[in-house]
Amino acid sequence: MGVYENIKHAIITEVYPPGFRLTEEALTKDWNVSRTPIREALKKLEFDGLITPLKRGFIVRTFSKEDLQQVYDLRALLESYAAAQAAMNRTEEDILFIQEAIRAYEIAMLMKEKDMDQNQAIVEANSRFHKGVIEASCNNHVRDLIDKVVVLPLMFRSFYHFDQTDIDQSFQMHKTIARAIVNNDPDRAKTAMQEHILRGRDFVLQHYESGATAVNQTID
Amino acid sequence: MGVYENIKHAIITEVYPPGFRLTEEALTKDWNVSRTPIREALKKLEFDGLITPLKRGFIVRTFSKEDLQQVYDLRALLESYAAAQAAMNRTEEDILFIQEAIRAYEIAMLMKEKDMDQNQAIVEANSRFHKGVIEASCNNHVRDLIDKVVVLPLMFRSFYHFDQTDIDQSFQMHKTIARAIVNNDPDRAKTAMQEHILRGRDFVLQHYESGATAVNQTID
DNA sequence: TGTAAAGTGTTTGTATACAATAGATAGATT
DNA sequence: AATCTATCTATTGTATACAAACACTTTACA
Repeated sequence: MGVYENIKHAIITEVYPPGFRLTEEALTKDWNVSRTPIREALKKLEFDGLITPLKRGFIVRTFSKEDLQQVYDLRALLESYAAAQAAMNRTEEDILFIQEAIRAYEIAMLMKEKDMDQNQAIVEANSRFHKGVIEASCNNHVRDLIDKVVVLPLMFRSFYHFDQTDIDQSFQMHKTIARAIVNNDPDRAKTAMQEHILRGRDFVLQHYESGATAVNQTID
Repeated sequence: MGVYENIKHAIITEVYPPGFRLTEEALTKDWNVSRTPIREALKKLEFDGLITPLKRGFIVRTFSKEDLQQVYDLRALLESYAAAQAAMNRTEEDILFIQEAIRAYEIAMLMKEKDMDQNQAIVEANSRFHKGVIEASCNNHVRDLIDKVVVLPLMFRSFYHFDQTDIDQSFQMHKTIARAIVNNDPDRAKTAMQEHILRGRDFVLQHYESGATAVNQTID
């Protein structure tokens, strides 16, 4: 695994928490490589929107409530568009991939509840499903944009607050979306996906205050 | 002006034409800097989608007809969304900026027709208008996404094929969009912007074959 | 005591040398 | 003549040294 992936993982799992300052020199010591690859990784992370540039160095990005609102709304816009296209362009192979992701989610639901492993497995299955839909849309440009608007740290944390009902509701939505895509029904795929993501948005916003210290840490 | 801006400009103006191979070493000679800043510039240009990575080095990006279709459709989706938000969130300052862009366009229309300077001035005024709308939407995330989906080289070239009617039609649309934003009419702002950009799309697609050698150069 | 200037240490920007790797070329073997 | 392999060359990856820029602290002076 490269330095970029390592640092990214450290940010997502809050080894480097929001607001944490990152300097090239310090990172060379953490990861035992020279400044050159560190610089490159930082540039990529900046592009990902995972870190915020300062006059010197970076800090791990923090998100305001307004940021979350805007990011989720855009994700709803783009992914519902992708879902509609998927309903028109999907191949048999795409359908298989999506159904496999649904199965993985189903299996993850059977794991020991509220366990870290279950969380990990659900996050993984969920992202497989969304990836499958985007792939089926057959539009690389929309894929790239969605990548830019999906905020990994938030995804990771939000699922951890899901209770059994939330998990199941999300699962049902996946099945509805998949059905619409299989049936070549772009309108339904679109609205279902939009609803699915806006529910995610409301959930995250609702839990924003409780986890605020982690998400909304500001620089003093 | 930095190396990044220089190379970017060279790509937009086709000093480095589509398909042209860019190696770090060669670029150090063209711009008289060491490989370090060149590497950084290339990474940024890759993020911008202006160059395509190869196993070694890069080539200046080429766009297929399908690419153009997808990119313009996404731009229509995002900018019409931004226009709707602008109609809700715009300040008096935003309105002034947008009207100023419209005035600049008007002035550019009076210049000597089909001149390179006129082209430049219209491209400039047009991008000021769109920037104004996006700014008025008061949503930095949507701005970043649109930046990623607006393809500079194409903008530059497409205006050069505009005749007087096209230029005027585009101007009228700007006024319609601006009016809707001033009147706090999000629906109208949205549909007008969508229509405006889809017309741009159709125009570019229509002229795709004629300029195909420049745009669609492939690697042999 | 407050303010500005100078100095000091930290951090990034740039150049460059060397290592690693992929691609091309030429030679050997069938 | 075709193909496989070894070697050579072009190009990128990485480390590191030095220069420049900036933030912070201390000191001089009002």
